[in-house]
Amino acid sequence: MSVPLPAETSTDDIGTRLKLVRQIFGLTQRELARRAGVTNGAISLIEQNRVSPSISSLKKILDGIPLTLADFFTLDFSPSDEVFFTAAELTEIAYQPEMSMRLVGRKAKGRALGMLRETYQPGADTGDTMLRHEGEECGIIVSGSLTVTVGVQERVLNPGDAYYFRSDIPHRFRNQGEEPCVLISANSPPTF
Amino acid sequence: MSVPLPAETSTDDIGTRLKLVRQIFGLTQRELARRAGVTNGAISLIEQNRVSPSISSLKKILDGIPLTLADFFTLDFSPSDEVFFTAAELTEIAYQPEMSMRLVGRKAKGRALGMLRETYQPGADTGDTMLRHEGEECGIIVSGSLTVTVGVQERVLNPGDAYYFRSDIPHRFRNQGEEPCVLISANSPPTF
DNA sequence: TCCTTGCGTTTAGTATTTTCAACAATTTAC
DNA sequence: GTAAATTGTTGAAAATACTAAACGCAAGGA
Repeated sequence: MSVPLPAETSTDDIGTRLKLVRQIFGLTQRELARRAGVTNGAISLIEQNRVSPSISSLKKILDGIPLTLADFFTLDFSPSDEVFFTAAELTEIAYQPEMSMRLVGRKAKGRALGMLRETYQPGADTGDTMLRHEGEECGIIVSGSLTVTVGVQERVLNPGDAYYFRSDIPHRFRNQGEEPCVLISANSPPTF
Repeated sequence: MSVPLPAETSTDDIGTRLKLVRQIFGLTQRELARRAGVTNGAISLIEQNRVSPSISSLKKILDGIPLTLADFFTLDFSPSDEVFFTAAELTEIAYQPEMSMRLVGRKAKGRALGMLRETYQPGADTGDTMLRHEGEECGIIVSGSLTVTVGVQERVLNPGDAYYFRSDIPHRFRNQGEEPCVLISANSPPTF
């Protein structure tokens, strides 16, 4: 993984936009072509902006992701700056000598979150068919380290580090370290 | 005017969707073609769903309206049932013997509106280059009658009748009666 | 090293869309 | 009423998009 950070895509740069979306969902041109029922060559040409696809083709392709035309033109796929936070970037919201509440991402912007304590043994992996579901998702590493992939971004998170992202962006968790990893995670709407 | 009520358009019925949008903005195929720099034949074929336009063509066409691709696929152009209300359909929210407050459209759904008293002399007309601006707009007829056109819909409103619509849908007011028309109107965000 | 596999790209041919021009139907003007 | 103008539609030619197959390249595995 570890794709270079993509720039913002304008509405009329369909090629870059499609490529970005495809990469975010972890698909190759051939795999997407297979799902969509078009040829990989067509996708290649579109992504290079050497042709302007017909609506019917574009729709077929997006159906393979899947993504609606409206979402394709509406959504902002540029990675948010606020996906990752270092331990130092967490907001202390209630400090007492025996306890500390540190909030991920400045302020809880009216989000209703359920919270979990998870343990990943060394080698544990949610798999490379990346997870994807409704809602938002948030977590903080307690001990050990965890490799987290969110769309095109990937980071190894260490104790105190955290993540926050929309769950409909494909994501994956792996413990590539040698000790168990404990993290506190939260999701919305609460699924557990 | 007085176009038959169009049905809801699905995302993949591009033809009907384009036709509806074009009619809402009061353009002929030829006029839109001229603005967009395509031929009228192309628009005709697209509207009949006999071809699936390329993104570049569709974008050129929408630029002639103008409308973004995102808006085209996102916006719900089907006329809301809640555009027009008869006097009897207004919601009485605070009745006292000496005063009555009647609300247009069930409930104020968190909308911030500015309000005006307008008078249209007989023959007055906001013109057929239809008005279009951000925000929402609302009004109620006090005396006289007023012909109001909103997108594809047109109605002659009499005292007590009212309207409520999004201001980015083209609209027009005309007094085709023989006495002055007084109405109370409101808009958001307040522009006066 | 060699072979295999999988990636994005390219090319030539086919399929589709778009233009251009003419058409029929309706409206506007005289 | 007729003529002129305007509307949406259509057919053949030109332009463009899509397919199928091959290419070059890089990464693993014997």
